[in-house]
Amino acid sequence: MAEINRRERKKIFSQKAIVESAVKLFAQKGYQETTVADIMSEADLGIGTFYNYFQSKEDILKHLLFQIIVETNDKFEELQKESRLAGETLREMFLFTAEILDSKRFVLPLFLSAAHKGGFKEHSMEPSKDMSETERPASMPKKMTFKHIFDQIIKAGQASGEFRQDIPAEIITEMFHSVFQAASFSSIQISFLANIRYKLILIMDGIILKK
Amino acid sequence: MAEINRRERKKIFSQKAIVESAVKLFAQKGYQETTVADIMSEADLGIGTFYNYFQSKEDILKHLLFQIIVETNDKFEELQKESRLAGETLREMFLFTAEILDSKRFVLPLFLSAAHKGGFKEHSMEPSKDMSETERPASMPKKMTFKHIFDQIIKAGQASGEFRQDIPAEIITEMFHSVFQAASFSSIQISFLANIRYKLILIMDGIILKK
Amino acid sequence: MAEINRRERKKIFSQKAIVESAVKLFAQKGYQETTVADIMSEADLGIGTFYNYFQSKEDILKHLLFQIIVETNDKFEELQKESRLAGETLREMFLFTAEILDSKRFVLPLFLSAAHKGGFKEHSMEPSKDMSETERPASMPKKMTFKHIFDQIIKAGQASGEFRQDIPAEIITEMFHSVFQAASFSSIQISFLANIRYKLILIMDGIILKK
Amino acid sequence: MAEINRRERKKIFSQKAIVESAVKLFAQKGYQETTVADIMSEADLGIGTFYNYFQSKEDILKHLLFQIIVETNDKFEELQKESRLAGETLREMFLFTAEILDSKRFVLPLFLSAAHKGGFKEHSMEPSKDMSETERPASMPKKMTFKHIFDQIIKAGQASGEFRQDIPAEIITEMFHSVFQAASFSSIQISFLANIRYKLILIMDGIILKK
DNA sequence: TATGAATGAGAGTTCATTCAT
DNA sequence: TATGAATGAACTCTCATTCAT
Repeated sequence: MAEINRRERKKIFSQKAIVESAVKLFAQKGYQETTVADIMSEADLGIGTFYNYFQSKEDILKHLLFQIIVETNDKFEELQKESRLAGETLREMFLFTAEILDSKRFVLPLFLSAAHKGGFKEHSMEPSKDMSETERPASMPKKMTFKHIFDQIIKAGQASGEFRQDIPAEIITEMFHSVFQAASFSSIQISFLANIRYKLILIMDGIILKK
Repeated sequence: MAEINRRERKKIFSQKAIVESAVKLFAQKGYQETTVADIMSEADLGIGTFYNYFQSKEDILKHLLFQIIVETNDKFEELQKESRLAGETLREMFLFTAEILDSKRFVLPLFLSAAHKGGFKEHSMEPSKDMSETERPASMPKKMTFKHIFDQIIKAGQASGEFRQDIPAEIITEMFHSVFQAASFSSIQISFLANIRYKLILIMDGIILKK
Repeated sequence: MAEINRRERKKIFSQKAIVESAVKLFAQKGYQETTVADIMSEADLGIGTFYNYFQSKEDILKHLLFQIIVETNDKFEELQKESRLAGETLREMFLFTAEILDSKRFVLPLFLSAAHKGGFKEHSMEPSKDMSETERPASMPKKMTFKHIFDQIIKAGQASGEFRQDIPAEIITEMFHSVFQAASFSSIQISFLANIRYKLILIMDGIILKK
Repeated sequence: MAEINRRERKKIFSQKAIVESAVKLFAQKGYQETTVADIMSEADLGIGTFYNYFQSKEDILKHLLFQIIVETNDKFEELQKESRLAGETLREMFLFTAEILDSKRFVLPLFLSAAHKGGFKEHSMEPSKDMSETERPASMPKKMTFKHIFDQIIKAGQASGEFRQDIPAEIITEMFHSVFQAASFSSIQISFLANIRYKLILIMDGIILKK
């Protein structure tokens, strides 16, 4: 019925409002410093409503991180289908990831502090309840983390002789990773993407073997 | 008097115990998760005693960060006196900093989250009350932050033609900075310093101009 | 009309489903620990529907207690019609009550805590709205509580010389009452009814005058 | 020092104030209905202070129950030393227990509801932190619960031929137990102890074998 | 009549900070 | 200088109840 649809639409609207408020406030003040009350006040909804959509404050965080992982995996799958040089794939993937993180900069300190206190691990990420619209088809066996994706590309490049082999792929992956982090909190007066691009050049120059 | 000296020694002893406990616990559990009660219990002192030495929980953090800055500045001054190639200075400074951070890894997420929420800025750092023993002589004009130090070395290298000039010095500085961050939270099974050294090679290869 | 009948039947069906779910869950988890949402989920109905049948969560409890009182009164009336010795009536009534409570054990702690905090009193019990099908005919002057019923039987026994008279009837009534309570929470490995029967023997031996 | 003593005395005073307020309010309104804020307001102390003395709201309950068990065990030990008939011991123990419960009537519904939802068991009771003044010497091997104590007395009476043997000791124990419960919530206009005494007569008459 | 998303008062608990000793 | 009991604002989370559909 239209009535059911309307209700459903309203529900999705509320969920979206909550997520957007959370993203905004996490970005502005950080996760720890943002209270559930803050989020719901920003979303113009009652506090209790939060718990109709997410099980806990940590749950919405997981939701957000999971979303990012999903988007990244989609892009990676897409890039895999076209066959290119590892360098190109790496470049594309890097810039795509940069864009996502640019819009959700708050996640990085969370990844960091989570890693630090051994809290939720990047790979134990589960979708929160009621994520049907972003849920993966069962066909996709497992979500890959940033690390897995970049590792894979770099190893392919090393195997094909495109990239230097005297530095472990994991180390290079970590460098890309850290570039995102640094750029997220950069105080240099250039844009996030310009920042990222410079560093991309630097690392690429450091790893591509010229014949 | 001996009496006064004893008191003085005891005072310094307590302060040291507090700082060491704080460092230990911040490293173990993170800043947010460590309570003042935790610190003082570890230091085997009463809770109230904390506030004889630091104005607030945040204050001891500033103190720790300030200490790091002081040590770094000392090293930089020392390196300045010997005249070397920028590349060598950079390398030395980088490895020295790595060592300090290796022993105080907890500071990095704090720098990040602090930078993020616009809390205490790296350059607004003030010594906490009663720091006589670590305080700089008035002769030293200003403490330089990591950023300032690396910027200066890199700019010198660019000016002398040792380093490439098509990438802003600030960007390169940030890369070094981010290497520390990433290595602090690395899950790769190699030591912090080995990790750092690989990345140092990578960046150096990316910036040094070969003739 | 058939239409009205259907609606009527559906209405009764929903009410029954709610009551049964409530009984089941109250018995399983206790009253406090059972939420309205739990009940309606068990009944496979929407939360809001609950409030079409009961005014509040407490209301359904009153309803359940009222039902028990009604059943007990019916039995008592029936026993009154046959004329027997007080001892036999007491025995019958006791075992009948035991059976009811056996199936609704959760009510006893409620009686207790209700009595305790002076909440709804056993005798202020009112039928909840819309109880037409269980409602008593106006002809029945008043519902009698457990206490009234047992009191009456025991006083009759004392008057006829069957039971000892040196102990107030109310006290004996209370003993029967407490036997139910204790048996409800017994951790002894025998059945509720076996437990009850042993105690019946004990009390009967204590009150029946042998000539 | 006197100063330490004063502090210590004040601390004990606060603990006592909290415990007394809790007892009063639990008795008045029940455990569930009493909030920590209520208790501390009654005790004229800040809310946070509660958590300097007890780990949680449930903790103070355990503390109170533990106290009762300790007192009961002491009495039992004492009675054991004097050698009497089981009937006398039972009578003494019963009346002593009645007195304790008379002053802390609120505990019974708690025992009940705890038993019901399988929460803390009577025998898993642990002293709460900082109970030095009521703590048992290590010499006392184990606290016995009400049930254990009464069971032991009744079995002794059955073994010596004082009590009837056709009814399991556990059942008789439970009857005593239930008498406390019922008397705690009695609405009969006689005192708790008078109530108890009548029932004691009834049960004794039911179990003592007359030759 | 049936629904379930929205609500917000109120619960238990934490912890940086104060202050009388 | 050292102490630690006292504090209460602020937090996360629960749930009976409402109301627009």
